[in-house]
Amino acid sequence: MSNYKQMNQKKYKLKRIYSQNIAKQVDESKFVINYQQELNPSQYEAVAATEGAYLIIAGAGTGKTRTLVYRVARLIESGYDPNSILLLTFTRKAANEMMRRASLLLDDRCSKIRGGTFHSFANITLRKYAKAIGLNSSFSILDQGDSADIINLIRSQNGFIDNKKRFPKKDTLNKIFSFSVNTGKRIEEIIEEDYPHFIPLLDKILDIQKVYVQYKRKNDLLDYDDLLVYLRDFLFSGSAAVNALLATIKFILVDEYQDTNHIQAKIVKGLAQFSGNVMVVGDDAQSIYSFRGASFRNIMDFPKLFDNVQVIKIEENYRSVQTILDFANHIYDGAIEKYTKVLYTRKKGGALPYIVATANANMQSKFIVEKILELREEGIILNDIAVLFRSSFFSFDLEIELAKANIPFQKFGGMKFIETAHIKDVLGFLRIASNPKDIISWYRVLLLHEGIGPKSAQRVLDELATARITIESTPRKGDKSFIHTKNLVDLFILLYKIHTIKMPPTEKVQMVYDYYYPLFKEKYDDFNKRKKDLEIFLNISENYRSLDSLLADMAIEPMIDSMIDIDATDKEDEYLTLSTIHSAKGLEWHSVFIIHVIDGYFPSARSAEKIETLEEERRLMYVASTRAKQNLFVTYPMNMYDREAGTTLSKPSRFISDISSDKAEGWLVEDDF
DNA sequence: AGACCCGGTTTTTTT
DNA sequence: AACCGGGTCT
Repeated sequence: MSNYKQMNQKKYKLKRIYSQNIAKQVDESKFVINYQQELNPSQYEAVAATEGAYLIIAGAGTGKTRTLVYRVARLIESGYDPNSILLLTFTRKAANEMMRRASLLLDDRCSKIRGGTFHSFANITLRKYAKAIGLNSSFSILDQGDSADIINLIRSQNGFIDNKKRFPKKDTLNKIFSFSVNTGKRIEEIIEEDYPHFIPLLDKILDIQKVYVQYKRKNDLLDYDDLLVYLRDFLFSGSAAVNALLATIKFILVDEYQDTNHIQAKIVKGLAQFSGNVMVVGDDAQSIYSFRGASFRNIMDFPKLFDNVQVIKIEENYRSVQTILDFANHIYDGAIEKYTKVLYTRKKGGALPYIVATANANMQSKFIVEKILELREEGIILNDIAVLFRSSFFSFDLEIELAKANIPFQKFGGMKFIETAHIKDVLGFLRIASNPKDIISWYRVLLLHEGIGPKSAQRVLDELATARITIESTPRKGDKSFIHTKNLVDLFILLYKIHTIKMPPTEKVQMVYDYYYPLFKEKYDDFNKRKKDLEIFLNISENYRSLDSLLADMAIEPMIDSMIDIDATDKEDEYLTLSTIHSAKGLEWHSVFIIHVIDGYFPSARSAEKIETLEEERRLMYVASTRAKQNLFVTYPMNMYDREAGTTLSKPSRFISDISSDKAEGWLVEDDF
C-alpha cells in the first residue's frame, strides 16, 4: 500500500496524542449533556475518548450500556457524522435499545448511526459490495436448520451411509463444520477431541464437507459462518471497494466483546485497520459462548490487536445489593482463571440470596408460583421478575403451573419462531419464489403434498433441473408433465404468480397462506395453536417492501418468539419473564429465580468432563446471579431422574454447595404446599 | 416402488 | 419432542 511506503521513508517517529489528554482540554460547557456529572470517573473516561483504541472491561451491572450510549451521544455532539459510527452488538434488539436511549438522551441524530450484529452488518456489506467480492448480490442466507437440511441431503446421497455403522446425524455434522470454521480448528482435531467414536468415518465426513462447500458456492448460499468469513476476507482484500467502505466508517464500537470469536476479532481489526478508532466493551467473567467458538481469551488479546490500546476498568456496580454481589463473587472465586476485580456497590445490605431445596421438580414450580404471587402482593410487578434456567426445557413443568395460576409469562430462548415447522413451510414457498434454485425449499414444499414422498419430489426436481417444467410460465392444459399426473398444477400456478407478479410481500404471504392452510391443517394436530404464528408472520410481512429483505431478516434476526406455548393472557402488558440464561444476557430484574441448579443439570454431566466447559458453566451461573437487583432465589429439586445416566440426581450444583451461611440462606420446601 | 406409520434414541446454550 | 431408521401397507 502506498501510504505505508511513505511512512517508512520518514525519519522521525510519529507519536500518538492520547485522546484522554485532549478530553481534559475540551470545554465541557459546549455539550448539551453534562457528562461529568452524569457519569462516574471511569465511565466518563471511556465516554470522553475519541480517537484511538480502547478496551473497556466492565463488570456486570456497571453501566456498560449506559457508557456506550453516552459515548455515541458525545461523538455526535462533538460533530461527527452519525453515519460514520458503527455499533456492533450481540443482538439487533440491543442495538435498537441503545440507539433509542441515545436518542432520548440527545436527539434523533443518534438513531442514524449504523448498528447491528456482526452477521447483519456482514449481510448488508456483502450485498452492497457483492460485485467486488465475486458474490451474487441476491445470495440467500441459510440458518442453522437450512444448513443441516443441505448436509442431510448430501449425507443420504452418494452412499455415505452404510447401514452397518452408526453415522453422525445432520446436526452433529453441521456442528462439527461450524465449530471448525469458528475456532480455526481442523475437522480432524475436533473429531479426535469430541467425537472419537467417529474417527473411522473421518474421510467420509471430510468428503461431505467438501460437497457442502461446493453446493453453497454453486447455489449462491451463505450460512452464518460464511457471512463472517466472507466479510473478513473482504476487509483484508485491499481492494478499492474496501477502501471506499472504510472511508465511511470513522468509529467502531463493539459490545459484549468477550463473546466474539477469532473471526469477529479479525473483522474488528479489519474495520479499524486504517483509523485505529475502536472501542470494545466486555467482561471476561461473562463469556458464555465458547460452544460457538467464542473465546474469553479474545478480550485479553485485544491489546495485541492495535497499537497503544488503553484499558479502562469500570467496577462500580449499580444494579445489585451487596449480598447478591457477594454471592456472585463467591461463585466466580472458584474459577480457575480470572482477570476482573471484585465488584462493589454502594447499595449496602439487602436480603441474603436463598438457596431453596424442593422435594421434586413440580414442588419447585409450585414454590416459584407461590413466591411470585407473594412478591406481587408486596407490589413488585411481574415485569420486574424473571425465572432463569440453563436449558430451555427446564421450564416445561413451571409453564404448566404458571398457566394454572393464571400468571402471564413470556419465554425467551429455546424454540425460535422461525424454526417452527409451520413457519418454515411458509418460508419455503417464498424462498422458491425468490430463488427457484433453492432445492431445499422445493423439497420441503413438495413433501407437504399428499402422495408426494422423497422419490416423487426428486422426480419433480429432476424435471426442474432439465427445465422440462419451470415456474417461469404457467403450466398449460394438455401438458403431460409429471406435475399433472401428481396434481401439482395448483402449486405451480401459485409459485408462478408469486415469482412473477409484482406485488407487496404481504400479499404474496397471503397467497401462500391461502394455499397452505388446508395442507397445514392436515399436517399438524395442534394447528390451532400454530395458527397464531402464521398470523403473526402475516403481520410482520407488512413491514417489508421487498421479499428478499423479508427473507434475509428472517434468517438473520428473527426477533419474534413462537406463540405456541403462550396463551391469550399474554396480550396483557404485565408479564413474567422466563428465559434461558443466554438470552438473559445484559438484562436485569428486581427479583430473579434460577431453577434446576442441580449437579448433573447445571453444570450438566457432559460439561463436567472438561475443565473449559465446566468453567463456562460457572460463568453462566455468575451471569445468572448478577441479573438480580434485590432478590435472588436459587432453587433445586432434590429428586430428578436422569434418563441418560440412569441415576437420580439429588445434589445441589457444585457452584453453590459449599457456600457459607453468611452468603446465602438455605430453605427446604416440604410437601404440604 | 414409494408413501406412511411406529418405535427406539437422543436433548444445552445462538447468530 | 424431534429425528432416524426400519417395517408395513397401498
